Amino acid sequence: MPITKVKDEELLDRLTDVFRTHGFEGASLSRISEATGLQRASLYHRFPGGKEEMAQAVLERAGQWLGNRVLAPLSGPGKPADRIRKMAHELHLFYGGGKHSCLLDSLSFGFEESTIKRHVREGMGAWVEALAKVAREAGVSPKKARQQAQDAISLLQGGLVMARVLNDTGPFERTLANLPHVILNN
Amino acid sequence: MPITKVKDEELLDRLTDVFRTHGFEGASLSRISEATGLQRASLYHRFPGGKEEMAQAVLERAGQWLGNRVLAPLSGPGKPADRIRKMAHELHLFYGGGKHSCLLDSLSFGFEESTIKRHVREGMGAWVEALAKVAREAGVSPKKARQQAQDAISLLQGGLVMARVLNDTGPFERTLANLPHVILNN
DNA sequence: GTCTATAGCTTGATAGAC
DNA sequence: GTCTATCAAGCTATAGAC
Repeated sequence: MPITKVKDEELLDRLTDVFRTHGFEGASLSRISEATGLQRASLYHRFPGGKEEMAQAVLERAGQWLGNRVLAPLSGPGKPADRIRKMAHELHLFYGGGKHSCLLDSLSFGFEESTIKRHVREGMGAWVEALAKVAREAGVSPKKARQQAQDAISLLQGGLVMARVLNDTGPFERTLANLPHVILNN
Repeated sequence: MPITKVKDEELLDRLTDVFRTHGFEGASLSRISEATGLQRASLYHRFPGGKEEMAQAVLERAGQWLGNRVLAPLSGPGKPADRIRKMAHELHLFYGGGKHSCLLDSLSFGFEESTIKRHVREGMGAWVEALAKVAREAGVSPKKARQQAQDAISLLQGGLVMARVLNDTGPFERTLANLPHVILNN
């Protein structure tokens, strides 16, 4: 037996899957245990803070993905439309072509303010701001840039909801293809 | 003491609130009991099928609202743009200006196929189809009508997600105002 | 680092008095 | 129709062996 039964990366992958499929309250330790192949006690060894810490670790990693694969390319070199197409490709991969739900959706239910909700809010806020910045760089007015960035996020999030409900990833994928137009339209 | 402590309508109102705020798994009987003012046993007297039946009753009522306040006006008399504005007004009321989440979102987590998920799917499907029909009546090509209907639902659902996460109902309300353009654009 | 076993609480659901 | 009291099962979390 190896020192660790499941590597950190794969463990976080599976945790991510459970949380975005079932939400925080629906992600019971039984489901997590089954999905990861680790018993309860082993999970607590890795995450002494329990379920809350697992969710935070998942969000932290998603935040890194957002920074490295979305925000960085968006503020990198290249034509604005190309940067957005690059992001769309990363989103296509991350969301399994629309088959996976977004943590920003699944982990935002319940009204009590928490570290998790703050983390989710920061992620979405940074995303909107990065999109608006690209639009401004492409010559869109600040006000319109902000609105079009919001529209893009709405279309993406709503597209994922539709995919989950209707079992149809078409709208989400079409939104990915239209992102440059939605964000840069002048 | 009146025969019933809480009237059916108000009971369903409060149940709706709990389910769309916390999702199905997060809507514990403790929360439901607190929100409705009824003890567990009283809830089971009204809904012998338990939590599942409560959620179904909530969805059934939401389906009636959808039919009476959204689908009916959409297929009624009047100019297409006016019908859509009428719907937008009803949506504004139903979602508390964006402060309330949508049941189609909150009750669609978890992958196991269920009566609830089927109910949710039918609701969203009928909504998309009704919007596409209005667009076609306004002269939009069938293909474009379908896409613009999907975009409208995506924008609405995503706007509600954004509102919940960012605590900002602006994008949702702006989408409501833009609905005629989104759906009827030729 | 993983496991079995278990503690203690919360869950969904029921029985029976009023 | 509502309530108190209760149940078994599920939950999160912990102790301690290997």
